[in-house]
Amino acid sequence: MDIGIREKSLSVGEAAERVGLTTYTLRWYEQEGLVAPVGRDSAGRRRYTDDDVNWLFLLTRLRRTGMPVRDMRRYAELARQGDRTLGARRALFEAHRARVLARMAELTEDLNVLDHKIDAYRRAEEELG
Amino acid sequence: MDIGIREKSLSVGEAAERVGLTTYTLRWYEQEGLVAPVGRDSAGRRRYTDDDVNWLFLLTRLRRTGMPVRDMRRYAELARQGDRTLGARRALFEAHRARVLARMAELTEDLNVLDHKIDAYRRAEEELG
DNA sequence: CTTCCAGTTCGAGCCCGCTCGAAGTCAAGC
DNA sequence: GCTTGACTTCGAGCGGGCTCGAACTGGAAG
Repeated sequence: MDIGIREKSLSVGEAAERVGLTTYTLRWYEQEGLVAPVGRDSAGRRRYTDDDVNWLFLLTRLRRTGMPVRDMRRYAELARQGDRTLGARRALFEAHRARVLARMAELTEDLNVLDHKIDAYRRAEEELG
Repeated sequence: MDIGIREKSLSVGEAAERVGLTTYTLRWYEQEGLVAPVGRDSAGRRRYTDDDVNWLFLLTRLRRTGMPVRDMRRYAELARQGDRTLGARRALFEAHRARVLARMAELTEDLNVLDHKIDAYRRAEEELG
C-alpha cells in the first residue's frame, strides 16, 4: 500500500556507488541530459529510484562499449518521447551492437599481433640465452 | 637505373597514409618519444624506413587496444635500450595482452546487455502493433 | 625564374569526458 | 543549539590525444 516511507530510493552518493560512477558524474549526466531530472526530497536532494538506477546502469554499458556521450544524449531524448520512439531506439541499439562487434573483431586481430610479438620476444630471448 | 636512389623510404605524408595516422600525429609521436628520431634527407625532411613504418604500425595496434600513450613511450624507451630489455618488453606485452582479454570479456558481457535490450524493444514494439 | 607543393618548427587550441573548488543549505547526532 | 557531513549549484580546470595555424624552406615542374 506504500503508506509513506516505502521509499527505497537512493541518495546521489548511494546511487553513484551502485553504478560505479562518481557523484560528480551523476550530476553531470543529469545536466547533460543523459538522465531525466531526478526526483528530489523535501530538502532538494536527489532521490534515485530503481528505474533511475537501472537507466544509469544501462548508460554505463553504453559508455563502456564506446558510445559517445552525444549519442547517449540522443538516446535519452528518444526515451523521453515515449513508446513512439521504440523503433528508433531499437535501431540505435542495433547499429551500436554492430559497432561493438566490429570493435571486437578488431581487438581479436590486434591480439594476434600482440601474440606474434610476444612470440618473437620469446624466441629472441632464447637465442640470447 | 636507380643507381644509389635505392632509398625505398617514405615521406611523412606517405608514411602517414600507410599507417593510417595524420602527418601531425606522426610528428607528434616522434616529439613524444614514441618513435626514435626519424632519418632526414638533405633538405631536412623525414624519411621513414620500412622499420620505421613497421614500428608505427605496431604503435597503432597498441593504441587501438587501448594502451595509453605514456605506456607506449615507456615501451619505446625500452626498445631503444636494445636486447637487454627484451624480457621487460615481453612482460609489458603480456600484461597488455591480459588487459585486452579482460576488455574483450567485458565487451562480451556488455553485448549481452545490448541484446537483451534489443529483445525488449522488439517485444514492446510487437505489443504495440 | 616563378609558382607550387610538401615539407619544416613552434606554440596554441580543441574536443571529450569528466573532476573539482567554493560557497551555501539542511537534517541528524551529540 | 552546535557540529558534522552529505548534499546543493555554479563555473572553472584538467588530462589525454591529438589538431592546427603561422611562418618559413627547399626541390621540382612549367
